[in-house]
Amino acid sequence: MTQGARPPRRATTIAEVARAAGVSRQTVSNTLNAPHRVHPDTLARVTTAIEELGYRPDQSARSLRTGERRTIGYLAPVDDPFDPNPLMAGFLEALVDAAGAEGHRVLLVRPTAGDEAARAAIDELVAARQVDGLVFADVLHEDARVARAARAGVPFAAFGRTAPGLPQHWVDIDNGAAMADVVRHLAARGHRRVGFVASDAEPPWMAARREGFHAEARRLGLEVVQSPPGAPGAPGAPRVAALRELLRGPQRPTAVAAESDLPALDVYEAVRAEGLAVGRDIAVTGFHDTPLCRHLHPALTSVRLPLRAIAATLVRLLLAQVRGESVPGAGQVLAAELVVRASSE
Amino acid sequence: MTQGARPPRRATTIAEVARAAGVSRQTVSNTLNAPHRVHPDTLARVTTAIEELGYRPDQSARSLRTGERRTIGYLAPVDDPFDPNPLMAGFLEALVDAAGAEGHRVLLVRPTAGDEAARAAIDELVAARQVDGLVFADVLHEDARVARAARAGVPFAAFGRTAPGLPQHWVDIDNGAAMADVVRHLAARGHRRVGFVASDAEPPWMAARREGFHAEARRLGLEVVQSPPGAPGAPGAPRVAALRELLRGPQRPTAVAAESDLPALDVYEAVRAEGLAVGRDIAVTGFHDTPLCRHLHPALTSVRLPLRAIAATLVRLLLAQVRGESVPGAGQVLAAELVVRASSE
DNA sequence: CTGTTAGCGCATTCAA
DNA sequence: TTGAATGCGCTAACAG
Repeated sequence: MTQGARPPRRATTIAEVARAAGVSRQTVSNTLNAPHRVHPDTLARVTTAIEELGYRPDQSARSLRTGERRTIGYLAPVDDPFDPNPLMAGFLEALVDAAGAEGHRVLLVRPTAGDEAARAAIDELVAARQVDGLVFADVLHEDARVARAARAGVPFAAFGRTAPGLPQHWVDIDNGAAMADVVRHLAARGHRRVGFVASDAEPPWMAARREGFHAEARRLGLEVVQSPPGAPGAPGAPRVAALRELLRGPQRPTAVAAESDLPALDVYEAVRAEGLAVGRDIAVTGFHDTPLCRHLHPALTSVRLPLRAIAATLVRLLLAQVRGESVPGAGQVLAAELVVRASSE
Repeated sequence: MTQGARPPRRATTIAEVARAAGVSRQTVSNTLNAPHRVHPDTLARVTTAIEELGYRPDQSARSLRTGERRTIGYLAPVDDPFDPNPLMAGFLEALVDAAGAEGHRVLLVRPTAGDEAARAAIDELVAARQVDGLVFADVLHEDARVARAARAGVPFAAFGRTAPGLPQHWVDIDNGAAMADVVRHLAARGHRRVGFVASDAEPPWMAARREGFHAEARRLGLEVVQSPPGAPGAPGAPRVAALRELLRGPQRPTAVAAESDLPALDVYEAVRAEGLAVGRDIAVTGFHDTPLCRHLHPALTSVRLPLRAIAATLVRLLLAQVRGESVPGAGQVLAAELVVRASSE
């Protein structure tokens, strides 16, 4: 059995609506774009015709005429497929919703790995005039995407801090303050000796988390246990081994904060392997509040990022530039929220 | 400090390229769209001019003229934010790549919950002629989105089987065969008594997995342990309790297959709580092969979905309709791949 | 308040 | 092989 494509029926045009309502095309256009300039009676008649015919302006024609695309380009970060950024799915959802609230669609672009591919993708989007502006996520201090967008004069907004010297159109969370919240929470539960688990890689946000952890611990007079050689170290078995050594030693921490949710799994494993119980003997916390947290036993305390607020701010920042409004020159820092669960009660 | 938006410099048009190359606009157009109709020398001259000026055709103008949008609309499934579909992020990445390989972008749309919102979103996209076709994911047997797209005559392709009576433009994995693979793997490891953990909800793919599991177990003469009341049941503590009861009973299975990766966490917990070891005493398997699998201790055996093949097939199916080619009338079933890890070795 | 005119940038006729 | 005209559907400017 074979099915031919059903030819989509030709869409209604503005001329057909105008004829049906007995007005000119311009009046139909005004009805949609400047209703205050149309007589109420006419407005009603045209509106009725629009609804009856199911008319919607052709976005391509409108874009060609006005220059506005009503579309935001999102350059997906090129994740390591073996360790995807755990919050990108949620962030993208929030971005689409925020853009939709402002009447904009989101066009998804995924360059292959490497700065050159990202630059080409940006040039392509800009030259073909497919978007009004760009949103980047996972932006680090020096970022080829940001530099290229700035050079091309395209409006953009970044989730993550840009380098000085570039336009500061970014939003980020306060990683340091979030880790300080974690430390205060642990201190309030009576913990006096605490540990911090991070990867060897040290992006700026990781450094901020580490620093926030140490600073707040110092302020509260907590002892921060130094990781033994090999820990935090590589994830998986090596890290578990290092953590077990730490737990067996004389300086055993009563609480361990992980820089993210997945590494907390290594902590769970080390604690159990030492015959201890997470939550009862050793408190554990994560970061990002992925769905995993609620499914773990015990459920994992974590830091929830305000993804909807981040997305809304990015869209606002971006559209202000698109509209030619002046834009505050400094990045915006948003607070994250600690979600306490059984792993640290 | 305040930064005004830098006005994006006017993009190069076809006329400017024509002037620079000393030819007419049509020749430039031909250079791009029908190079075989242009004299080699002219071609080279025009191509050089295009590169020097960084010219790319304005996509809106081209769309208006040709009717082609070169854009695929993706209606994101409205996930339960507390239990998002674990493979949607990976699927979307694969879809963007597959579309890009065919010269198409992906426009992301996220209707609010409910069939009515989905229908409105589809009508909007179609009426405003923003996309050439639609891709749906998480499609169940009766799906309002598919029905609407079919009625509107928009080309579409679905990840998940559609109801009979509708166009069968879908791709799905063979859930039953995948679970049969799991059973065969367990049998090969010497397991004779096996259990299956699923949610109470019973979407078609869940039923297929259950059925595939039971059928293959029967065929191989394995004993399938009946879940006690309350299990599989609700996730979390209730399910763990039911599983522990099962493990304590006389019919203790030596292997348990979960319908997805996250539920496998409940199995891990139950096994440990009974003083047993996952992998050594009880084999456990998941489904979806999320990043979680590699981070668990022990790493979780799981079923990996061929997301790239699924996405490529969907795009091919969709674009065939867009181009008016005849399309095979039956859905396509793809095989998944078992990834064996320490949890079932 | 409404209608007329013009042109956004491109690809597709047709004519040379 | 190349060039000149036409119009896709829409909205901004102007005229009435």
